[in-house]
Amino acid sequence: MAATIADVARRAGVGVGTVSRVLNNRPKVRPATRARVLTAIEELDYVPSETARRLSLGRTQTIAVLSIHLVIPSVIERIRGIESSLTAAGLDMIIRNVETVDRRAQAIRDMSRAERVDGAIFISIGPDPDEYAQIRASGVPVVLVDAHHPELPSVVSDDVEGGRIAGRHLLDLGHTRLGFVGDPPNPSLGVRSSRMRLQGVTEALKERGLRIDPSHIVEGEHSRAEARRSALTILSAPDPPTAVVAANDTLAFGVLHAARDLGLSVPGGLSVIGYDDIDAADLVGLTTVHQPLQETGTEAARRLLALIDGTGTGPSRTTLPVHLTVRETTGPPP
Amino acid sequence: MAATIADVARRAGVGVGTVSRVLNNRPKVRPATRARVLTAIEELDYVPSETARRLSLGRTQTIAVLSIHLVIPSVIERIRGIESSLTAAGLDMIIRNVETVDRRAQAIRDMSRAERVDGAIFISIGPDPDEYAQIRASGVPVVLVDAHHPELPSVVSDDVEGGRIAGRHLLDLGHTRLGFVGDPPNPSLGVRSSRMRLQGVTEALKERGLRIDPSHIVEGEHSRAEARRSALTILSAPDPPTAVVAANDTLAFGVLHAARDLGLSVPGGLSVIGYDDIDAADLVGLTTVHQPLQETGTEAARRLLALIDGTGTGPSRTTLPVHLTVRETTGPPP
DNA sequence: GTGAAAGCGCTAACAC
DNA sequence: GTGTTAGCGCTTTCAC
Repeated sequence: MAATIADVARRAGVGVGTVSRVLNNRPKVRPATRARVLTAIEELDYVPSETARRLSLGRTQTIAVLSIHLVIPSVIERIRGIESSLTAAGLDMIIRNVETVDRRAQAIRDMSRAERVDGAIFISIGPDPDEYAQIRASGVPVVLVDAHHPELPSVVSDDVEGGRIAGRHLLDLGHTRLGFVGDPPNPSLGVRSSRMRLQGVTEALKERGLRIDPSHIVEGEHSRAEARRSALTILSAPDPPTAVVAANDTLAFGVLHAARDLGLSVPGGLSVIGYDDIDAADLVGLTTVHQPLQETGTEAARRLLALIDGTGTGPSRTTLPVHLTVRETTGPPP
Repeated sequence: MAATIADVARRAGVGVGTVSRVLNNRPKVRPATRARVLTAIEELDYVPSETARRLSLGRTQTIAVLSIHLVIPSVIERIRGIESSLTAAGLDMIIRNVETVDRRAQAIRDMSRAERVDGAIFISIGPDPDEYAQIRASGVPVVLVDAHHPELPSVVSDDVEGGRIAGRHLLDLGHTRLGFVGDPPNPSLGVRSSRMRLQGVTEALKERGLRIDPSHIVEGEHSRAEARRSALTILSAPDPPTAVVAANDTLAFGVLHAARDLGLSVPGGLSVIGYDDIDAADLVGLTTVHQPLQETGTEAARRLLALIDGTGTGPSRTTLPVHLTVRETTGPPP
């Protein structure tokens, strides 16, 4: 059906080796010959088979992206960044949506053996020791995004600093009793950014000689509904916080919902600050800590490509800066 | 490095043909032999190379998803549906983010030639005659989602009915002057759902002997900012509508923004209804027409797989039902 | 039932 | 410079 390299060679009256050289822009081809080959390619509307190329090269030209729930807006933003870099570099990307620990183990196994991808990017997934051993044994380069591992390169944003920024902003407004709604402390999937953001908040308080009441900290599932319940708990307690820091915007929306349930005006009766600055944050006027989500994706792809072609540096962490985006959900305490 | 089929054959003391038969669960292998092969596979931790398999089979086991802007929430929901079906079927998916007509032509060309995918799903992209010719010539099966073509199978939801539902809801509340904010009438990328939804609204009005004032219809770019501007125009005019139907939730958010700009309370001063029921709609309490976004993806994947393995039916349209989700942005007219 | 061998379409090493 | 050829790791006849 489709033309092959042999067809082109025949038509141009050359060997397949020469066609291959032309195809790959290699030197040692006389201009006239090159031109003949190019013409033949044109005439036959020839396009090389990626599959054959891959088999011959022993490389798949494909990288795997392992990510937690494909619904999470921040994950999607990161993937967009990865996609653009990879497409520009001519690589394909396959996405594995990993919702459970089981699926994660499976995906890692597939990746390093069956699919034989040239590299992988993990989004918000920190491999456990077993998994790391498997990755290491397979030799597949891996870059982590929004996750940490001592032996693996990672691209993160400064979560502690982000927490600090959020905390300081509220303190500057006059708040002294802060609450925190975060992701699970020991998430099965091994992400720790929520805890690091909390740490930043704690540090900001400590700078002013304050501390966060442990009963004002709730860590639950990563969902708006769950965050709403969590927030209701701490806001209904005696002596509730006057401001709540959420570990991400999705949770912040849950907190806003809880405030509405309780008839608390925002920011009049309660200040709420999120984290990520996803699209919807702007929509509802949420004050939040902005992190460069897409950039973490492009940066991870850049590092992975370098690792694949051998020019990459070893394991090291790239930390991207964050900043505060003030909108309409924070103000002075009541 | 990794074990090959030859290694397995050697270890099991059989020929590669037999190993291949075992791998593919083909009959004509004595149970004892099969067991020996299975053991060898186990011992060598062997996994077949997908690439070699593809080259030999002449199939890529990959399908392409061509989609407009990967930012649009509804597009992402659809992709999630596709991803789950495809992964379950053991196929890979590559995503091509098509933002301009040029890129679209290029992507279609690549798809049918260079990448040699086994099939493709187009999201909100209707191929023009040239493109259709190319698709047809390539023989690559294609299924459309949220788009129409006389010769191509498609999965859509009932846009006209959805518009009708939105219109009736507002009429039932007592509104008589409706506005409409939609996507461009002649979108470069060929999607017509916005127009069909408008048609539904018009029909609902006609049922009650009413019509929509043409000056209350604005069609602009698919963005919140643009929708806000559009809405400001029609709401600032003399005798403005008391309710606005938006062709999708993103636009509805822009309309809500405009209402805030004008100091119009919602739904007290203005009713707003969206379309799609994306995640954020629930968030802000937007009344909207719910369409089964993920299901359109899974259904499209299902049909494509059937087409690929030859059991599929010819071009036909699958229409999925829609329904109204009433939240807090619609109410009686002022 | 099972083994041997011929592709699938490319790249790269090796002659000339 | 350029042609020839041996893989890459599978699947699939085709004998036996």
